Amino acid sequence: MTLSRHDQLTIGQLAERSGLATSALRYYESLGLIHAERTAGGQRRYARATLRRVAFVRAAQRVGLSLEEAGEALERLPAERAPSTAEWSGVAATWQDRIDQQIAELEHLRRKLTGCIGCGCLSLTRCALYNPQDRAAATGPGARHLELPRPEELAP
Amino acid sequence: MTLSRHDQLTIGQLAERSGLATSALRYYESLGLIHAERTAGGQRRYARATLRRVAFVRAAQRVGLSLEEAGEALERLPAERAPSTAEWSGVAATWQDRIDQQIAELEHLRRKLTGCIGCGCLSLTRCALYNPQDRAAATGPGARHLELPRPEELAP
DNA sequence: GTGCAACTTCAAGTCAACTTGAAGTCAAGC
DNA sequence: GCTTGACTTCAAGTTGACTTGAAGTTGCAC
Repeated sequence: MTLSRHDQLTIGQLAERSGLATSALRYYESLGLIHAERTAGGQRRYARATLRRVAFVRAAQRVGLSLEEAGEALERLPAERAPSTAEWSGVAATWQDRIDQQIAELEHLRRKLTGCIGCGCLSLTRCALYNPQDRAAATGPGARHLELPRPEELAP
Repeated sequence: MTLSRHDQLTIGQLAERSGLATSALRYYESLGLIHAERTAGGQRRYARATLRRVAFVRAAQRVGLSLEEAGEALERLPAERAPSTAEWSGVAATWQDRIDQQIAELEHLRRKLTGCIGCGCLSLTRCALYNPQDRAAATGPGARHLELPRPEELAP
């Protein structure tokens, strides 16, 4: 685990430190989320700040953003230095809203479920879990894992 | 919107009442989640109880279960009648745990984020959003949207 | 200068949960 | 009896976020 000179990271080192696979890092680069210098032989060398960008993307994913949305958010932050408090708090506030909404939806479902245990239900006439018409129609093709609010509802 | 005799539902009627596309219902059938009688001509006719099964699956998805896991849960409930309070409350309790864990994880992230706004951060040395080593390594191939606890950690 | 792990590219595969399309059949109202 | 919309099957496509594999190249330690 020797460091390259000028404290640049190889893709393997970045992978180890970020917890991502090297293939994932190359994929991120193909999406323009991160960027690497190249050695004379063509190997990637990452600036130390790249670790911050990767961490940002992972955090964004945990908030429910897609990689594309994470990239848009990254564009509003400086590429090579740490963001200022003002720059960061705008992004963070948006994320807070998202998290709050996700929590609210889960708590709603939790309340419903509690009621259902009480009523011994799944009877079509009374159970609150039925007729979730609020989010009935699908939002498009492809996998859709948790029915969380779509990001565009929260655009800043 | 006339009902077939014997109050059976066509796939179109079930789709309308459940909020799912007919293609999704056929897909569910291919997975063994629901079952249909057939007319002489080969068309599907669903028993009324199928609406309950579909609603159950949708609720399971909202709790974060995959269709396969929803199917396993369905196997522990009676196929053609409403479940008893005891039968249902076991399943519901498991779901409550899942929801609670999801909420807890989101609140954890929320707290971190609040701290980060205060510290004006994303500085590698201090930011709590960094080094989420707790869940660093990937859990497998394929899409992985929110890093929530895997269901097997909650098996009853 | 040699050995070998770590790197390179590129195309193709994976996964879940569906959707879409083609080409044909059924059921029910007039 | 005819029309028309709803149904049938089956194969293939879609989405996002990656992984896998093949075939070749680099970089560093000895």
